This record gives sequence, structure tokens and C-alpha cells, in this order.
Amino acid sequence: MAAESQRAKASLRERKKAKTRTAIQHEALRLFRLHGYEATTVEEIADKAEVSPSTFFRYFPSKEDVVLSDDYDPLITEAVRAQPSELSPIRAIRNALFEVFSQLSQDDLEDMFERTQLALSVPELRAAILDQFARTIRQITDLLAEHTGSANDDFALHTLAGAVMGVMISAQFHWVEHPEQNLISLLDNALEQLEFGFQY
Amino acid sequence: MAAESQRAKASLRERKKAKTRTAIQHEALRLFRLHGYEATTVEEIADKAEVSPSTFFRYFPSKEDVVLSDDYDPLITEAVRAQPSELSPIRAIRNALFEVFSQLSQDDLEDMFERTQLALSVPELRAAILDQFARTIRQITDLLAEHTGSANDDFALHTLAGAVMGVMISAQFHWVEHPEQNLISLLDNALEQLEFGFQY
DNA sequence: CTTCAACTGGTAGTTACTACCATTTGACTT
DNA sequence: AAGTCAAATGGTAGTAACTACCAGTTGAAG
Repeated sequence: MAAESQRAKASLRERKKAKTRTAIQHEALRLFRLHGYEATTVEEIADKAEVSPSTFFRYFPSKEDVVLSDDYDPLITEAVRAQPSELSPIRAIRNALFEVFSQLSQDDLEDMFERTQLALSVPELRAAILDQFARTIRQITDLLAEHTGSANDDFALHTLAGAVMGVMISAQFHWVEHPEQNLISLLDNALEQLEFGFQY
Repeated sequence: MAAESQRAKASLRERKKAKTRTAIQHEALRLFRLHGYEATTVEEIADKAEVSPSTFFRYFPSKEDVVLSDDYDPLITEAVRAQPSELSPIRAIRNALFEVFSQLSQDDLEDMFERTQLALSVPELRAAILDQFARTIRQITDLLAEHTGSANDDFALHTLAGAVMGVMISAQFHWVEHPEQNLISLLDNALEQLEFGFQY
């Protein structure tokens, strides 16, 4: 949906797989929009996407993953790694986020918005996405440890990573309630606020 | 387990209910320790606690809740509310946390440690506890809004709340990996770091 | 001690998910 | 072009966490 890795070239088998995958995801999101996440069964999704339930679970290990499967996290992680090491951790993350998100098309953003909105409103999904987020941050922590030369069980660093996670999540909550605002700016502002402290 | 609300006085019915509840929770944690969370079924727990599965679900709406049902969040929320309004938000939270946690007994703390460790290591539980945490923070945000007089959809305030959530979670992660350290100090240090910014 | 509400146990059903097997289908070799 | 193999699919059977409901029991109160 976001990363069209190979252009045109791909075996018939690969093309079919990609098609099936997007068909499932597409139908699932349509049904979720229509009847809600919980009221939609995997069987219904599979039917509409013209596959068997077995096949559904081969493409998505769980119903949650249809909404949460996210291609951006690895990109962001990579972008952080690519930042020059003289930047402060938060600066590096801000730059990385900017690089990744500024390349997204309008469609990508709309798709992301819909999934984010859904993910933050359904308890089960919200829980799962928070956990996913926590894992990503943990990876980024390891990166930052290399970056700054500190140990990766450094408490200050963990704290920083936790704070970054927290503000990014709250920026996303804010985004779904104020869609007219720009996600990148929101994230950037939040991180800026974090960088300079919260003295009131 | 933590809040022994009423002393002695309580009808037979109420006493029985409390007993059943702790029996279920106790047996559940024992079995989780023994065989792991996922490998333990609700039926087993119910058997050991000598109730029917139906009754189990009357006491705990889901298997997760046996571990997560937390009596501290409301106490903390209340303690934040009780802080004098001239304190900065982070200061108010630090004080509130200190007040609540310093009243815990050693047993309470050990119990909390075990549940936290379990909750952070099992994906399903981790997801749920993160979500629970997010909800608590949202409540605290509302409190802080009154506190500081700002609107409760103020972006800066949400960001602050998110950061608080993040650092508190990472402090807990750190705690389960370094049990010898003191949870209150960890939380307090983390929040202090947050208050004064992350410039490196 | 009778009446009533609260609590309990049991039954039947739904849904997400797993394990497994038989069949089909695309990819590659000769 | 045919044949072989691995990958992908569909279907079946089973598990476990719930939910809804109903019938029986037990504590509370007059």
C-alpha cells in the first residue's frame, strides 16, 4: 500500500499474492467502516475477498493485523539510523520522521488516517498498536545507544525513548480528533516541546 | 489486595465475595507462575478456585483482568487532584506518585512487582496494560487542564500527558529488569528528567 | 419462616485461531 | 510440451475465550 517495492517485474505467483493481500485488506477495511470492527467476522472478510478463512490467516496472522500491519516503522527506524551522529537523539528522530512522512502521497496519508482512527478507537486495536509502538521505540532506543555511545540499558536513554513514544502517541490521538492539522507538524511540535522541557 | 477498604464490618455475602475474588486471583497467579499465562486456561483457574467458569467471568470480565485489575490508578488520580494548584503539572504528578507509593507495604510492592513483570512480558497483557495506562493518563490530562486552567484539548497539555505516560512505562520496564532499584525513585527520576528537557 | 434479590452452576452457541491433510497451481527442467 | 516439485489453497476438526440464558441455591430482611 505504501511501499511498491518492485516495479512491474514480479512473477505471476507474486503478483497474485500481492493482489490477494490487498483484496483482503481492502474488503476488511470496507466492512469495518460499514459495520464496525468487532461486528465483522473473519469469515465475512474472507468471503468478500473470495478466499477461505485458512488463507486469510496465512496472509494476516490475526484479525488485528489487517489494520495494524504497518510498513512505516521499519522505514523510520532506517531513517533514524541514517542520521549523522552529531545530532541530538530527538533531533535525529525529528529529521527521520520528516524524511519518511514527507514522501507519503495524499492517498497514503488518507489510508494511514483511516487506519489510525480505527486503531485508536477500538480498544483491542488500540492496545495492540500501543504495544507495536512500544516495540518500535525499543528498537530506536538501541539505535540511539549506538548513536550517542551510551549503554543500551542506560536509564536516561530509556526514559527519553519512553517520552518520545508517549508524545508521538498523543500526537496521533490529537490528529484523529483534528484531522485538518498536519500529522508531521504535530509530531514535530510535540518532539520540540519534549526537547526543551515542560516547565510551565 | 491493596486497598482493604472496609475493616471487619461487612455482611457474610460481601465477605464471601471478597474471598472468592482473591481465591480466583491467587490461584490464577499461581498457575501463571507455574505454567505461564497462555498455557493456563480459565477452566483450570476456575477449578482450582472451586468455582464454575461462569462465576470466574462474573468476577473478572476477561482473563487479562485477573492480572491487570489495578487498584492504584484511581488512588493516583485522586492524589493528583488533591495537589495545590500552584505546582507545575509534573511536580503535581511527582508528589502524587510519592504519596501513593510510599504508603504501600512490602507485600503490596512484591505483589505489584510480580504482576508488572507478568504484564510486561506477555504480549497480550502488555498491550492491555498499555491501553489501561493510556486511559489513566487521559483522565490525568483532564485534571491537569483544570489545574492549569488550560483547555483540555490543548495540544501542549496532551503532549505533556503523553510524555508522562511514556516515561512512566519505560520506568516500569526498567524496574522489572532491575528489581533491586526502587520503583518510586525510578519514576521520580524519570519525571524529573522530563521536566528539565532532554538536550544532550 | 417466608419472601425476594443476589449469586451460582450448567448448557449451548459464537468467534478467533491452530494443526493438519488433500488438492491445485505456478515455476522450472529437460 | 510434458513432467516434477514446491508453494499456495481449501476444508475439516479441534481448542479456548468469551456471551446469553435459565434454573436452582443461598444470604438478607421483614
